[in-house]
Amino acid sequence: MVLNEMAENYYSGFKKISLQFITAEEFKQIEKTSVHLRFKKGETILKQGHQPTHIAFLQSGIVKFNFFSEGNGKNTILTLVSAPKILGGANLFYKDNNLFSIVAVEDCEVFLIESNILFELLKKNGRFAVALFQIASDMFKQSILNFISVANKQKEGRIADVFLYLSGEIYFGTSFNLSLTRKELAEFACCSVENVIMTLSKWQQEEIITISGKKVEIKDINKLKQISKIG
Amino acid sequence: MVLNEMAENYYSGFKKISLQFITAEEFKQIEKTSVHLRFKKGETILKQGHQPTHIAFLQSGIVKFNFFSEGNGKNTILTLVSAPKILGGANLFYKDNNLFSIVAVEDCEVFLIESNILFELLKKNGRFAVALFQIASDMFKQSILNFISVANKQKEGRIADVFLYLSGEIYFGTSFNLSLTRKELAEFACCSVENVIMTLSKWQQEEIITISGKKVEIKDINKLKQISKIG
DNA sequence: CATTAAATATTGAAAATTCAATATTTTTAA
DNA sequence: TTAAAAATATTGAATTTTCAATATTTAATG
Repeated sequence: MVLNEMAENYYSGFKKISLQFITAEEFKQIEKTSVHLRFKKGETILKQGHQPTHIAFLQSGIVKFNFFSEGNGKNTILTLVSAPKILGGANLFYKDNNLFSIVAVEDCEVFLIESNILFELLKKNGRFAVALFQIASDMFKQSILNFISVANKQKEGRIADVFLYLSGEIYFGTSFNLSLTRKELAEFACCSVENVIMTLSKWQQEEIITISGKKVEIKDINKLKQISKIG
Repeated sequence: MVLNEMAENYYSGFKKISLQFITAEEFKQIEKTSVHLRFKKGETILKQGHQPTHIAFLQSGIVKFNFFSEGNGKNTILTLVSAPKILGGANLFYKDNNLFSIVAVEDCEVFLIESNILFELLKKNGRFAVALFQIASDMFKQSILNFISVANKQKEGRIADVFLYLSGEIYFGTSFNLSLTRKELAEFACCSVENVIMTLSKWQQEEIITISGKKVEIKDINKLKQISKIG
């Protein structure tokens, strides 16, 4: 099966990275205590507020980093991540409870690795630790860049940034099947659903994008970049 | 001198942490290649876009993590940090250029440690690496919490969050000499200067705070917390 | 396959925020 | 010490954004 082959590749990507730093014996230790799980669209992989007992390695699929605010019941999407990637942000760094949830926005394959097993290996092997932290920190970088976008730009620039991110970092192309709802796009761009819908309608009229249902095609990416720049 | 004594304590704090993981010999190696510098209010310690050649350890003073946007010339303050703390966020994790600048908002004493020396030690010593990464990741957490505040709350809630943070994490009390200008408060709360000024005037009338020049006293911190909660 | 729920879409009013203009006070630098 | 610059403060108009109401389309569920 194609999917399993891909999963194998992704997994071997993680294995490959790991084996540069730890022994095959040590990697087997990780494998032995890891669980291979599938999550359906919408399911929560790691939950905000829970104890960080596991580190997740995303083999296939797309996930969102979702923060839920008790105060007003609103969600904020900090960033999106597509496989293959180690999902360390929420708990690789902190001893505290998970800052946010990690939720599948498409069907996902995930390896859940026991934190304490991995941490013991990291403590024994500084090179492995440094490498893994550097990989994981990429997601922080993305969250911060999204913060900057939200802080400095108004809705149209922010939505442009979301679509540029989707095109460049998630779907790797200008045509894709959007796995986010308009509500989720709004939670990512930090604006109302109406803003997203109106902006997309406007862009369609201006022939910047074509969008029908979930099918998106970015027709004029330079114009999107310009909108992002203006803010 | 009192200042030097304090600096000595802060420094020995870092030394103390380090010596739990590395040898005295190895720490001497850090010391040997480190520079002890003083920065005046407003001076840049590490600059956005530069190569991350040094890791900074803040011995005394307060710094801001400042992001400058080319597009519109605006600054955003990601978070504030007070001594003693390792300022790893900008470059402890990334090989890339510094994501943001670190700027003194009060006179500071800083140890600049050569990245490659420290990294060699981290690679040799996984326990040290894990410990240092966990300490440094605190600043990411704060940036993300600030993001959440900006994304979900409106100006009054955000400004309340800024003052709660200043009181709880920077000045450790309800009376303090504010080292930020109104413009900087606005850059931290991601709103206009007018919003900050009007909100502070309003709070003064409502006897939530007393503010004259730089002298701030929070009279009713519970009300501030309530404003923060409402958003 | 029918019913319900959820998602998408549009509109105008209401609210929040920024912008522009201007004045006063404080700080900085010559 | 004084002139210039920066910071603080206030106000109303203009703009942006959200909220509320409502309709249509699509997806989910028994």
